Amino acid sequence: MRYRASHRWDLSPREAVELQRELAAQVIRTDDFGTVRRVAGVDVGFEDGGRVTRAAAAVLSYPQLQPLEQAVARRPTEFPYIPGLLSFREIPAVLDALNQLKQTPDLLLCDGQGLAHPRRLGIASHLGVITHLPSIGVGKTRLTGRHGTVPQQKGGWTPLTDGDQIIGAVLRTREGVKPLYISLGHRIGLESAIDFVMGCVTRYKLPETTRQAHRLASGPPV
DNA sequence: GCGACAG
DNA sequence: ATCTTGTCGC
Repeated sequence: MRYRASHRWDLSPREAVELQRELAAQVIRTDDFGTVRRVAGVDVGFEDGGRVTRAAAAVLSYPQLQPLEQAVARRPTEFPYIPGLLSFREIPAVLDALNQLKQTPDLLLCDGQGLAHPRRLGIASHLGVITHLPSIGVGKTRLTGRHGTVPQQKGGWTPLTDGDQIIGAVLRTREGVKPLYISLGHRIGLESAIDFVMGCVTRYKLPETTRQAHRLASGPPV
């Protein structure tokens, strides 16, 4: 797939925050997509003590979840990890991986938050706006927001809020394990985001898309 | 000033 | 994320 190129990544943390405020205004928070036949999981891992960033994209058919295509990309790590600015550290490599795909995914599932971010532009939203693709944020832990107890049964969830705003959902993807933090990334509503995540879950806590991407990004050298 | 803090 | 050993439970 090919995305709208030309983006500056050599930004200072301050400039990055400024850019987030601009891009956050471009996020579409409602369903805006056709039939989803291909879902892609995106994840990032590090090598050489963090000096190299390895990004992976795994495309699966939907709803069958059969592997269709995958890509891995490496590039020097240039931006430090700063809570709230994760996308500036990981997206450059992710775009390299996505550009290697022959087929464009209909939906992206990213590790981390989407709307559930201090400035409403977590990595899932940032990546969605840049690629123009519908996206969902799937986080294993919380960045911001509050929530009550999460139902124990698989599929149960409780809203993640920030003041009077609902910024995401804390979803039980599997019984007996810690829930996932789901939030809309771009061109999709929260309800649909939750449905697609559950649609990608089989017998594990993490959706298949994420599991495949994680295996490629952090597994033995590819 | 004191905590919180995706991956 | 990554560095790391054993250990609890299905």
